[in-house]
Amino acid sequence: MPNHQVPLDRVFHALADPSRRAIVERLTAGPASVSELARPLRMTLPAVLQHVQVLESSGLVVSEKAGRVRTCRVEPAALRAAEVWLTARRTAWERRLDRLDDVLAGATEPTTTEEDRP
Amino acid sequence: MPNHQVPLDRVFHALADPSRRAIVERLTAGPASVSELARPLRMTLPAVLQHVQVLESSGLVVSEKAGRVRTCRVEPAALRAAEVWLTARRTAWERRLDRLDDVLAGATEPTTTEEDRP
DNA sequence: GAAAAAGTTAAGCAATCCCTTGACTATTGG
DNA sequence: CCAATAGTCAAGGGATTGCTTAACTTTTTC
Repeated sequence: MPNHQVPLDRVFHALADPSRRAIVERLTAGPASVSELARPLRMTLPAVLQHVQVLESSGLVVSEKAGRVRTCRVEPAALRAAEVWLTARRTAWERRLDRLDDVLAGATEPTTTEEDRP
Repeated sequence: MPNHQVPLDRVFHALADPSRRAIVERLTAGPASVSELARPLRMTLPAVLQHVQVLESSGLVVSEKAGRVRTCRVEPAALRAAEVWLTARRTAWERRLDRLDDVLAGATEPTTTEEDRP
């Protein structure tokens, strides 16, 4: 069982805040400066900067400064890492349901049970 | 405008904790009692119960008590809600890149690339 | 019916989160 | 130059988290 859990904590934590999700949504439409990100966000600039830093530390966003303006853009790899985890859970759940259906359909003949209970 | 953004906060927050993700992973393999969930988790039972409550409040998990044992199972709808949000962001980003490619490819001859600019 | 098993409740505590204010640094435009 | 713009740093405060211990209830089992 591969454990790429290191960044997942930060990615999900970053996405748990509505302001940060709003920032990500805005950035999927194209890069933006910190002030542009701040404008619709009813909070001070340092607060927005902190959100951007959380997003950067999660890998969801990268930014670079040119002159006096910092331009942020979304980094879809982290987005996809979270997506992959969710899809894996959902498909595992669906596969289990399928197996359950099989068992119920062929309930007359139980196959080798896979439960591990010593 | 659909307003299912209310639970997204809770869903992502719930998934931001590795113990809770471990619980979800275990539950995708089938229902389990609180004690079963607690066994691999190196923390006390009340702590696990609190995690289960967080997962329930996010809609990711449902549980019911029969006798003295509470049986938990995963509720894939919430899982899918998070998946949907992530997929929407990623595809929005990809579509934007495609448009950008078009613009760059047809840079010599501005064809009908601009749709929304009167 | 006493004791074990499974869970629940309450309180408390250290760490972290989200946001603010205030001061401060660069960069740019006139 | 000088002042507006864009961002940054530092400190702090109130709320929330993630755990713990201790006491308790409700089943089940012997």
